[in-house]
Amino acid sequence: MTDAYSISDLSQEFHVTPRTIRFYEEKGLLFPSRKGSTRVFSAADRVKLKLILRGKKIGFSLDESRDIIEMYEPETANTRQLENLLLKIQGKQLLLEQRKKEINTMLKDLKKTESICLSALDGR
Amino acid sequence: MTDAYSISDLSQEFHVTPRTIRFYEEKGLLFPSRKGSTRVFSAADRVKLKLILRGKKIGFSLDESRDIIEMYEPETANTRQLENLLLKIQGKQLLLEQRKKEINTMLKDLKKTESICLSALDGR
DNA sequence: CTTTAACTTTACGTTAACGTAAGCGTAAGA
DNA sequence: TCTTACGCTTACGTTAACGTAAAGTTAAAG
Repeated sequence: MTDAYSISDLSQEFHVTPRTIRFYEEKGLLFPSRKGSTRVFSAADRVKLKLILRGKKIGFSLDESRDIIEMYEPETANTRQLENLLLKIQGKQLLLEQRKKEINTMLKDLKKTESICLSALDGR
Repeated sequence: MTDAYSISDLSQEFHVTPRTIRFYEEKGLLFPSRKGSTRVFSAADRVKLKLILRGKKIGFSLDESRDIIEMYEPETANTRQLENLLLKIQGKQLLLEQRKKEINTMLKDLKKTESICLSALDGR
């Protein structure tokens, strides 16, 4: 009750268009409640949106982000489901570590080229 | 001369279709020479392809990957161009560091959820 | 000599992730 | 009361990154 956001609130805070937010709802990533026909977003929705946008920055598709989001809702604490979730979480962790490695490799390469540039410039 | 690859050589090595490789050429990312009408790829082409695919994994568009690739060819060592290149390289480095941070944040969150899961499972 | 395999070009199809425009409702301020 | 702002739905458009199919060439193998 205390945390309610309009679509333009979120749109402005995260620098995305309302259309984008509606699209995420359409795709089952956000579930705002309604006041009449107007969407009302909760704090949880806000967090989810943040997760989605963070995911985008590191190359996740919306489907992948949906997976991530679902990992934050251990809702029905069924044992089998929990174990399943755990496996998915660990899988994502591996994937993320892998991407970090790719980034590091790329950074290393760039630094090499950078120093070559610097040497070349050093000799005027 | 010593390093020549056919389109299927590269396609098999990197697990992409020939179409993908032709597409990258079409988009100005690869420049194979020709023997008749058949594409002949050099070691440099192979490296570029590797860079492109690495870029994809961390969420780069082909345009961004093209930028990266061009950073590895300090060709015309004009001073102004070198300084320009240097700036671009440093810009990309910042971007990559940024993405690493996003990944770390996401990893942290996942580990938190993981431990919650583990505690929940611990109590059977 | 013909079939098979790998290569080519041309061109239309597809999916994801939105953009954009039309047309309508509602509420608040001049 | 009018218009300005914000919201809604419906629906077609767009870009990136290929997929896929058609139709033809060329070299090796049976």
